[in-house]
Amino acid sequence: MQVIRDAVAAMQEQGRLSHPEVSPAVEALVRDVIAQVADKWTMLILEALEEHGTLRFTQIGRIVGGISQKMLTKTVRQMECDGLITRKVHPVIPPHVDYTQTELGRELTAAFCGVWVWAETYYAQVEAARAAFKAREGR
Amino acid sequence: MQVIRDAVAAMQEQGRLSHPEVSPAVEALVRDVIAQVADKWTMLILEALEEHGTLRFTQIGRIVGGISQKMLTKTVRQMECDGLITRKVHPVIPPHVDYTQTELGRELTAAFCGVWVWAETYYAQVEAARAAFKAREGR
DNA sequence: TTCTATAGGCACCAAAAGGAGAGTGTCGGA
DNA sequence: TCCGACACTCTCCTTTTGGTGCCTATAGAA
Repeated sequence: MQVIRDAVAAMQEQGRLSHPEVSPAVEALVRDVIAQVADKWTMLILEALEEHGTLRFTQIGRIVGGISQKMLTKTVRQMECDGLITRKVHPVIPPHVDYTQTELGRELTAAFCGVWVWAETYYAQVEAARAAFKAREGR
Repeated sequence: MQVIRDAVAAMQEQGRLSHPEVSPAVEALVRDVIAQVADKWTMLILEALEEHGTLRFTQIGRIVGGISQKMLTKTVRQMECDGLITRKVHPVIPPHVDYTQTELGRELTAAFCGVWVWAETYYAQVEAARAAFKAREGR
């Protein structure tokens, strides 16, 4: 993440941002936001919430699968910080915490949906391209 | 990346993939493909090619900004492998290599466009959410 | 003659990501 | 009475990521 910030800073200095029509500050933020949300766990968690509605901590972990507690905690914190989800703590024992998509989160899920569709549409072509590449480079 | 493959394998065993209607193998591939293409440099390079058309190695580096030669090489290789771009080597000295988006790459760029638009539309809200979060957690 | 541009490869090293496992506090069940 | 559930946090350790600098070949410029 720091790398991106540095890169953006360098680009601002040198005045060669790719969208000269928008302000450099906006570009920087957009890149930063994209770098955050493009995270693989973020997308998987967002999708889990989209499909199942409000979920609890361990439910998300089970649905997403293969995520460690540490990463799950870290990712949901980041998502809460970015306003993609809300975190509701019920002060009972044992603890009970609910996670829900915000409107912002739903919009992002919808936007990212195009990439899911792309992947589902073209994964076979990607596979074929990989096989062809391997064959080319192999010999 | 290996993590994802492991996670997918674990999920296949336990039969709790999020899209039961599609085959587990397809799901695995889709996740794998998304994990690859959601890479930040991939997206920036794709965007550079979308805006400027065919580019040479160092041109991409300059336009993207802040990327090391090593990462640039690695990323374009991966993209070529996945069939997102074509790499044309002109056997001259000094070397001359052209990179161009394939149809697959253009489709992905278009799909990812939604996320760019989302970021440009809502970055201010994300900023606000972050500030609010910081204020909440600060005290 | 020496320098530069081009598109990398290779080796070394620092930093970050991320996994495993233990600890926490309390309540309800066996 | 001891265990497990929940939603974490913390520490230790390994793996991965990514940066830097040095190397290549040769044509043309200075």
